[in-house]
Formats: sequence, C-alpha cells, structure tokens
Amino acid sequence: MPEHNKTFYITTPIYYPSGKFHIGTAYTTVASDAIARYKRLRGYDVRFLTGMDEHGQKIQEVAEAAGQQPQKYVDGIAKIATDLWQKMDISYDDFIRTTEDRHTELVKKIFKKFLDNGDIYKGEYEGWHCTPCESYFSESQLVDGNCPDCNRAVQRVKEESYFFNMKKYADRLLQYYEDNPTFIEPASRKNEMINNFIKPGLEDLSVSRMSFDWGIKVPGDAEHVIYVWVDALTNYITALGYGSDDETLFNKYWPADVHVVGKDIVRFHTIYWPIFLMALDLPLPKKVFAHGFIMMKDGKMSKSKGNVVYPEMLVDRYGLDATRYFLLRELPFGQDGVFSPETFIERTNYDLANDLGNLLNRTVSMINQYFDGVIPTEELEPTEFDGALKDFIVNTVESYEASIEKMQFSTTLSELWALVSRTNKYVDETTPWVLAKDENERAKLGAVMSNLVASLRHIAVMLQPFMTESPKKMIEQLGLSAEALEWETLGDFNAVPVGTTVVKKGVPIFPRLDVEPEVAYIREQMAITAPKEVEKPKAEQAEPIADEITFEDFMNVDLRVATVTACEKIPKTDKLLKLQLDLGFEQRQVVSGIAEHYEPEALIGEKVIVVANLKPVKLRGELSQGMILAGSSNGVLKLATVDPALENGATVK
RNA sequence: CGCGGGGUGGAGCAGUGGUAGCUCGUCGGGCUCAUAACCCGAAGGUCGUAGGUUCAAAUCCUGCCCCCGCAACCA
Repeated sequence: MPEHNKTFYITTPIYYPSGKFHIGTAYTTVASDAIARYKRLRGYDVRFLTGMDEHGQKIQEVAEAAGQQPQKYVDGIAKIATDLWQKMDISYDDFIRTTEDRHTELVKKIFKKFLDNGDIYKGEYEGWHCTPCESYFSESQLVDGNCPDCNRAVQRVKEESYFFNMKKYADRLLQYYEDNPTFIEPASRKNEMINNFIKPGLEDLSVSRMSFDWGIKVPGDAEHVIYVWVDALTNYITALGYGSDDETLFNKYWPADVHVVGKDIVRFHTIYWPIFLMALDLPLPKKVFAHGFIMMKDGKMSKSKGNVVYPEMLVDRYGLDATRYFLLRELPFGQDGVFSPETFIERTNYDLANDLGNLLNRTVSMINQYFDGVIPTEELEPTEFDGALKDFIVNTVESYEASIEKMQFSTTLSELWALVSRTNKYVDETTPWVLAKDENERAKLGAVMSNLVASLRHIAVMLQPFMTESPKKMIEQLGLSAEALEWETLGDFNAVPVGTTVVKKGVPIFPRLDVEPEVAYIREQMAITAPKEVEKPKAEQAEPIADEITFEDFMNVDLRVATVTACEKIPKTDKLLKLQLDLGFEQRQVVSGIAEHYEPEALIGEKVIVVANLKPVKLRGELSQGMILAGSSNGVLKLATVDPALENGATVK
C-alpha cells in the first residue's frame, strides 16, 4: 500500500435555505453520500462537502418578514439542514456556509483577482427580477410578463453591474469538453450545453447587484454585492482553503472528482464554473454528474399541487434505510423518475421485507434450530449447489463494482438483489429442513448454513454505501463483529470465527407494511403540503389595487357588448383561442388566452364584453382587434358575463 | 421544421445489429426454515407508425403520429 491513499473529492450543490428541504434535495445528498461511502470502503481518502448558499435578496426578505436578521435566519435553517443530514446519516466531512468568514474572505480575494486580470468589468445591467426564485430574466424570458419559473410578478431592475467576460474562454471550454468526454454526464447534457449556450455564443455574466445588500461586498466598491454564482460556486474551493494561509486541503483534494448536481444547474457547473477556474488558472473538476428529478404522478412536485414529499416523513415512519433504498433503487440516477406512495410501499415490502429481511430471518432461525445458534465452521461437506452460489457471489461483486463506479445505483442495487434472490433459491435447492432429519447429513447441513451466512455477509458489506443501519443489524444478528463488514473480506467464504453465535430470535429488520393504510398515510402527508388558502382567498392575499386613475382615464376605454359567432383554437399554442365577434355594427377577430379554461365550441353564442378601442396586434400571426373581459382568481378564469338583453354594440360603463 | 426526453407483453422499466429481458400483476405448481414470506413453471409483446439500409433491426437512416419537460403564445 502506498503511504498516501488516493484521494476522492465529492460535492453536493450548496442548497438555498428559502424553506424546508424536500425529497429532491435529500436525493442529491443521499446519492452523493453513497458514492462517498463506497469510495471510503475501497480505501480512498474521501472528502465529502455539502453546505448552504446563504446570501441573496430572497433570504434578506424572508428574514425581514420574520422580523429577523438575515444571519439569524440562516443560522436557524442551517441547524435544520444539519439535523436533517444527521437524521439521514449523511457522512459529509465539511459543511460550508457562504456566510462564514472562511468563505467570504476568499471570495473577495477571488473577485479581486478576476478584476485585476481583466476578467471582470463594470457595465450596466437591465432586466427583470423574480425575488422568490432569486433569478434575473431578460424581457424575452418572461411569461405573461411574469416569472417563467413560478409565474409570479417580477420587478424591473436597471443598475450598474460587474460582468464576467465569458466569451474569452469559450474555445478553451469546448476543447476541455472534447478532451474529457466524461466531464459531463449523462452525455446528453453535454450536447444540450453546447447547442443551447456555447454555440450561440456565451453572454457575459452579470456577477454583482446593487438592489440588495445581503451578500459579500465587491472589494473596493461597497455599493455592489457579489452575485450568486461567483459567491456560490467558489464554495467548492474556499471550503478547501484555496487562497488562504493554509492550502493543505486544497492541494490535497483539488480538483474535485465529481460535482453531483441536479439537471437544472448543469449550466452553471459546466460552463461558468470551469470558466471561473480557468480564469484562476486552476485545474478543472473531473466530472459533473447531473441527476434527474423526482417527478410525481401528476407532474413536477409543487406546493400548489399538494404533492410535495418531505424526507423526514418517510424516514420517521418507514426508517432511514427504506427511504435511502427507495431513492437509489427506484430512480435511475441521471434520468427523471417517479415517486408514488404505492411504489414506495411495494418496494419496501417486496425487496426489503420479503426478500432481504426474510432471508436473514430464516437463516438465523435455522441456525438456532439446527445448531443451537452456533454457526458451523467445521466438518463441512459441500453440497452440489455450493459452487453455483459462490460463483454467483463472486460475479455479483464484479458487476456491482462496475455499475457503482458509473454511479448507476439503480443497476447496482438490482444486481445486489439478484444475489438476495439467488440465496433464497439456494435455501430451496438445499432443503435444510430435509437434511436436518438425517443425522448423516449433518456436515452437509452445516455447509449450507455456513454458505448462507457467507452470502448474507457479502450482501451486508455491499449494502453499506446505500444503507447505514441494516448492514450492522445483519452482522449483529449473525453474531459477527464489525470487521466482517470490511470490503477486503469479500470473496472470503470462511470469515466466520469458530463459535460465532447468532441471536436467539431475529427481529425482522424490515417489517412488512400494510399497503392500503400506508399508501393512504403518505397521500395524506403529501396533501398537507398544499396551500390551505386555495379554498377561500383572504383579503391580504388579493391582488393589490392598481394605481388610482381619473374618470377621464376610465372613459378612454371603450367597452362594448358582442356575441361570439365563431371560435377556434390557434394551432400549436396552449392558451390561445381565436374568436369572431359580432359587435352589431361590425365583425371583429380577437385572440384571447383562455384556451385552458374554455372549450372553443362552448363560447359560440355567448355574449362578452370587449375592449373595442384597444390597439390591434398580431399574436402568433393572428390579428387581434381588442380583448374580451374575464376575471380570474387562484387559477380559475371566467368570462365577465352580460345580460343577454343587451344588444351587440351596446356600450358598457 | 424552437431545444431536449420518451413511445417495448395488463402496470412500471432494461435492452444501440444476430434467438425480446426484469419487477409487479394473472394462472398453475412446489416447499414449510421464515415477516401468509420463499422457490419453480405458464400465459401474455407484429418493440408508436410507414418506408429504407442489411444476410440479419427494438437497436442504423427517413417521414409521420402521440406523450412529457423547457422555450414561445393569454392585448
């Protein structure tokens, strides 16, 4: 063995503490934890970093709303976060918070270096900002003038800003992609980056803001705060002390072996981050792995749909290992996957209770019955099935290593479960209960028990990256010590000390769940996350009244009654209907964005109120001469109705 | 032709040129050590569709249809 083990540096994104962490956050972190644990088992000197991204306008506002100092607020969330990770047995080595001195001081240094080298220049930024999403958008990105992500109102911002010159590095970045084909995984993400962002030309990135001050001040220009990505992405190196008095960790662990990220932030990690590093003249990370999202049956997880799943709920009721197992088994890492209460309960029952838990239970029980609880180690007589089982175990170790190295956790676990099944089958093949009746078969029976223990032990060893409690429980029930869980013991089928005694009565490590009540329970817990005010909107939540206008202002709007004579959907749009209106004195065409609320046929013959003197425009190539009035609240939209007695063309005041 | 992902037995998925596989469900059988768990067998698929390349296509190429994200459209 070399004196210094090979190092392995793995990171999660640093999470934004704007609220409770949902299961997606836990997913990223558990997956990263699995890799970290695996690498440690294999003897790597692992550094596993996670943390929180604590600056920004949203935090400032949330804190103010709670009547707290921002620092106080994020301190509170940091506690919640570390509690959650403790609960989920996340084996991180460091938890970086971007409000810590060790980070802020170094970010200033880094920013200054960018400035000194001419990578950052001062310019002017103009655009729209969505506070809840903490994002800036260009005019064209807005949807209905609202935030494209959350559909809430955005604020116009125009201010002086520092920009990072991205263009300068585009070619080098592409070259890096080419030289390192596995830098971005899955590969489809790489094509997305190249086609959507690099090929069309990189835009310079705004890296400062003046509109709030909860952040790190730009060195020498205190009016500006360093904006999110320079602040956040650099955590991966500031946490190692890059640029500090002590760069030991940095020298030891950088570059990162893998940054695990969600598919939504691939861009920042595969374009901006490498470019920042190039500007600092530092080596680039070896890999950025983008995992998919956890989808619900009805689409994306969202509070308004009431389908949010929080990790605590699952851990508290079903245990940590069941939760970790589900996340890593059910969802193919790198692709989107679906969470449903049914699959969660079924996976837990079939895989954990029936297959694995029961295998341990029946093994312990047989050793108690046939050998007074002492695992046989002497006078073993191989059965004809032993060779096949051992081959299977050896092959499983191999394929396990191959797939976990590629972070295909789902595959890894199904391979491991093939071994669980194979071992259950071995019990049937060897029929210990038959052997037990014949004193002459004693040695053979002993071999069967011994092999079952060996197989269970192998399973426990390989389970360790994924589960943190069960491998220990398995070993304990078998009467073995912690050494039996070391990776180096794989392939050793006689690692049981003479006289090892199993527990008297094995407690099932995964109790079987009642499907219906448990599914109902999870449903209920998810529904609780839905906002309650949907039923009856309160006044406080009503849209604010617009600015005051004069009577003349109002009289400038010419409202008329009209009848819909024809109506059809505009092809290839989701929301647009094309309506033909009879205003009595003339016919008009109006385009209206109500297709999601009304069927075209249902509108024909309806009387509506139309703004008659609105400047005509073309929408999706269709002329729209006015607009029809409708009211909406909480996503429900209804047309303003008119007494049918009013004739077409009548004015409305 | 905006970008991307996908359409494989009842359900959910794997499978990138050479006899179509897994889990669940269904049906039948075995076993009794075990958490009514475990093991075996069977039925069930023209691999969205129409062409093409090839000795050979779920797998490569082309057209079309449908679904899901993102983008665009609510005057």
